[in-house]
Amino acid sequence: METYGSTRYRTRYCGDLGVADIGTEVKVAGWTDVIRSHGNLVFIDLRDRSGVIQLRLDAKEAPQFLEMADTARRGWVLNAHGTVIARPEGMVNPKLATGGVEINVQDFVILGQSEPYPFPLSSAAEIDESLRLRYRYLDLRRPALQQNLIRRHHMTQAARAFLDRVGFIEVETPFLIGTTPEGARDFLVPSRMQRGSCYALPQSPQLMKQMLMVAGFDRYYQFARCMRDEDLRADRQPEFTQIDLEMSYVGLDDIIPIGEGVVAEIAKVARGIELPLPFPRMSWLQAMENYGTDKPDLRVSLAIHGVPPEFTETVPITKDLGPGVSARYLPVPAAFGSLSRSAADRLVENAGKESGCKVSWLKLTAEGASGPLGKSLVAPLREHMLASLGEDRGEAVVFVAAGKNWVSAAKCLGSLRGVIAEQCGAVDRNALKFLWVTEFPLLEWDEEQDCWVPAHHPFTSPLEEDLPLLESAPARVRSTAYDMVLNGTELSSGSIRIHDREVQKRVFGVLGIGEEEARAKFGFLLEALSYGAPPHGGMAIGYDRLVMLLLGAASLREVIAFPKTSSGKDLMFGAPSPPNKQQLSDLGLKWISDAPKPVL
RNA sequence: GGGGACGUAGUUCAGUUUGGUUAGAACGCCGGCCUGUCACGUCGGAGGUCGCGGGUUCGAACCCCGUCGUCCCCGCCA
Repeated sequence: METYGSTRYRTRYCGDLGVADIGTEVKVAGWTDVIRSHGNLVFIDLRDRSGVIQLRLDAKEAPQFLEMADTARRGWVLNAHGTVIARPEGMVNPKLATGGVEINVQDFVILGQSEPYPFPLSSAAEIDESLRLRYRYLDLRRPALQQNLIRRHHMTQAARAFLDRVGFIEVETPFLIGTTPEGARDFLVPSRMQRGSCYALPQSPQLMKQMLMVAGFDRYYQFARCMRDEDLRADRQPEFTQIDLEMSYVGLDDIIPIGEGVVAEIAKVARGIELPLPFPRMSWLQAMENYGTDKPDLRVSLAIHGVPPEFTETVPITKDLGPGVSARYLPVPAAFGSLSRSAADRLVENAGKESGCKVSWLKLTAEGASGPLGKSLVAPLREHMLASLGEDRGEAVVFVAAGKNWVSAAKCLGSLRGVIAEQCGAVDRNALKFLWVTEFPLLEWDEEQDCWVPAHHPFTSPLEEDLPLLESAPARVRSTAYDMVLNGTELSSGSIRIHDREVQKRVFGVLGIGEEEARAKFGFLLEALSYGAPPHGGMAIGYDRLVMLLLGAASLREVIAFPKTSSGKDLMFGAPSPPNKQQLSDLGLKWISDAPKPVL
């Protein structure tokens, strides 16, 4: 290794030293890990971000430092100067990268002392997360977390290098923007200079990147921070990072390889693997029909099938569901793990409760059928089910769901599919199954608000061939939206955008956004589209999530330096906190909540 | 907004089912000894508002009510 990192305190990093360095004089600096004192011979494990090296302090050779070494404690900051020597015969530690050598210390200085750690940094023991978050700087000193962030850095560099190579320009966009009526709740920032008005933090740079396309940047990307004021999960933080990108003069087949390329470069660095390209593609319809979700986990081979319409009424659970009733079934071969009667009953009960569908099951063998639905199973349907199972069916359990429409039945079995795979241990934790889901519906019917809402966002272009249906049959209009899915997680979504002012107006129309409202909310967009907008499209890749999945982390908090708790608090900085009186009066705000009072 | 789990030395936990003497263990911490350790060893020591508040009881870590915190899930997140 070069002398990178060489400073007045250090010539080398601890973890980089090896047998090649024997005989050289080095200076290292870092934190003490374990100190093992034998009275007249002291060993100190010194750690920096690169790893650990053993310091050796011998009473015979450097008696003046022995006393100092004796006062040192774990976590203190040391600066040591000495010679790299080979360890004696039989004293090599194969568990340590630097285990063949040690530094015979000739000189050493205590640069800083430390309180005893509030929790062990070395141990693999699981420490209460609130404690870790409160002392995040110590938590981040632990090798596991530090490696996560270092690997994330390399992944980021790989993505940047790739995007640069294929002509993307990195542009930063503002945090203080106006609120746009998108899906999530906005974080608001009250303005001092414009009293009574607020900025909103971006939920994504969506409109800004479209403006950059109108401006002619042609290919833009950014590691964009996004903020959404919604409830959190293990894979959801209030602020997160997207690899946001947008391209001009493109169709789907121009964008998708870029998305695949970025992810492949990142995976190469993260795991040293070559992802097989291109990723498989599947229409939304296929995904829903076969997997009961728009983000199927292809690590699991189970697929959902439709009960042919002519047999639907022979399945007892379809009764009383009215017109449009649809039944679907999920065959689970015995090879997948044998399910007991009670286990099947339990699965069915939960699935029914959550979905509002009628669910039941039967056991299917080459000879016959048993279980709750076994008796009523008509022969042709039985043949149909057996055919869908393939050869190694064994004692297959078949779950059947009936819903008011095929989508609800499919969704019900889709979640059941996930639960069963999990329970049977049929999910290969190391596998990476990417795919694209395309041709999403453009619109969804919102029961609560009694109106059409965009399935993706209101700037998503409909598929050209479905454009004539926009006003007459909105439900049937497919969009150019596409999602990248990894192991059942939505990693990215994107679309070709509307670049035609008239089409945009029509979509707003179907969404119930009148001319005036459109002008008020998106005036600048419509205006921009009237100045020669190129056909454009792009995507945003959920970067924290991608890093988490590629590194095998259990939570986003393991790949983010300073994450928040599930209730949105930062336990180290103590944010959020009540504003003080001066801040409120500057902003022209009055505190009406009776919750935490403003600081005086 | 709803459901679930957890909360006891600095840390990780046991003890709570069935209320009963002085709340234990391991690691860590402090002090002594030790020239080949690397989970060092060894001898000794300190360390507790059982999350908080209230209730039941002769008596509460343990039972009840409330509350706070962390985590997971549903709703929500285009």
